[in-house]
Amino acid sequence: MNGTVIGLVPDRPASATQDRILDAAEALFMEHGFEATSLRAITAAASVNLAAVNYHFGSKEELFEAVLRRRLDPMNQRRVALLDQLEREGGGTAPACERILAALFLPALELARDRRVGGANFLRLLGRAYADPAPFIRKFLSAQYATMIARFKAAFARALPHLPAKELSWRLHFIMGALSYTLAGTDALKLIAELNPRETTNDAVLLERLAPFLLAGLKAPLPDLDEVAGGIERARPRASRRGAGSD
Amino acid sequence: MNGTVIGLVPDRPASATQDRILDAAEALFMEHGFEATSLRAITAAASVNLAAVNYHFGSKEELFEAVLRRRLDPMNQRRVALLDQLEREGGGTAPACERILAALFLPALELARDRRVGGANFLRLLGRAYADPAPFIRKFLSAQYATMIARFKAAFARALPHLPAKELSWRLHFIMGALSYTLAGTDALKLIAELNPRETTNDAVLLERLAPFLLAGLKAPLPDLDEVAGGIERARPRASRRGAGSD
DNA sequence: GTCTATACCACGATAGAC
DNA sequence: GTCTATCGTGGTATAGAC
Repeated sequence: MNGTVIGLVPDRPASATQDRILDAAEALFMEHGFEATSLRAITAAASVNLAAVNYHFGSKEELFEAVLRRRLDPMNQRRVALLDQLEREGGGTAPACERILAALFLPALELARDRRVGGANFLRLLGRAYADPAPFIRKFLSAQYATMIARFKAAFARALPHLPAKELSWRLHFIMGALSYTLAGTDALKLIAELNPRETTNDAVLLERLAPFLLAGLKAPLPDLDEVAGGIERARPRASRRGAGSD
Repeated sequence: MNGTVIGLVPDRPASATQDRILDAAEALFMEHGFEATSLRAITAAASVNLAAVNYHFGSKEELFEAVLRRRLDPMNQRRVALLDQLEREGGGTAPACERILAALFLPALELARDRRVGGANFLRLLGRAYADPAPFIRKFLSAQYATMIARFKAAFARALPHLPAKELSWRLHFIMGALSYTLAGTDALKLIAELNPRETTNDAVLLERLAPFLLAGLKAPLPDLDEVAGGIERARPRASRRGAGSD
């Protein structure tokens, strides 16, 4: 019973209290967000004393980090492991973009499908955390992702040698943003797009639609910044800029 | 309340108190987020009494909605107006995707550039609101966006007649997500991608990079769900799945 | 109508008893 | 390790002043 629920070889149970707090906190954070979740609600759900959180984790913020870390660490390790495998299999040749993107998406997909674990809703919590202005969250996430993203950026750079490094940085940024945001999307937001809630709740379907969309953007030829931006300038002429038009 | 309810042309100041509260609240919400901003901080910054917020707006939540509405209403009206103009100019022919996307982006760009108004940081507040689980925010935003999105969806459908309606819904969802998320992105997040903070602070540059990226995804040929998803399936075989199919 | 002072309960955090 | 008591601060409601 005390085998804990962690995905990665929980060599020590860490104490049943800690695990009960983590489980309760994860569920409540997912449902209401960080700020809107009270320690009193968490400790009540976990059937522990109010002071237990501060004793075991130090603060509400550190509890939040522990909740994220418990799922995030294994997921990002799996991403890097998949990328390693891809590069090993390919020998000297660079893996295709499709495969690299799959290595980025697959672990998120596995997490979304795993109902034993927090499951799909955890990704929504994660996506929300990305947009949070709280300094402690931003520091934590950038530290968590830094090395993983650097590895994938290098892999994409080899797969897309014609793409300038800066443009690749932008596109990777957009990809991570779209991935996180789409996973974090609320039902209300999905209804705006007139999507079937049954489908949009299925993160597997969602990722399988998102991946080709992002892949097209990633492989797109370098824009001369006149295609859309030009349209913008034309629509409202400001300052000095050339029309470059097909009008 | 005062006579000026609607967001159009505030013919009357609505009371200096209300405006001072709105300005102070907007600045603090942008900096710290909704939950982390206290009414006491807002009323102190606005030099009004604590109870003034509840008197003029009813609650902290309604104040937040008022803050969003003040910028959002004009922006979305401008979007629809640009789309109207586009369709009028084209006569019977459907406007190109580039133009439609520009009509969607331009008003956000104008808002980002306008320093008199809240400016760029407002878009970050807005992007964050999208990912917020609070029911009142979700209801508010879906109501605000419903009609605007429906108009753009119809326009895109005419520009992309080969694209099934459902696929278009997905792609529009991704576009709105990427737009909001990218605008809401924190500095820490951008640093992950090794981007120059000076550039990423410039929302104009950002949108001009994002638009071509999203345009490529929007115009991408229908995926047979074997390109990336296939990579996913191969990596973790699942139940059998049929081929192309869109509707 | 508009604004102020103030009271109320829930929150996060912590010191100290057990 | 765990619990109780308590402190400062949060959103909210209202009575009464202008």
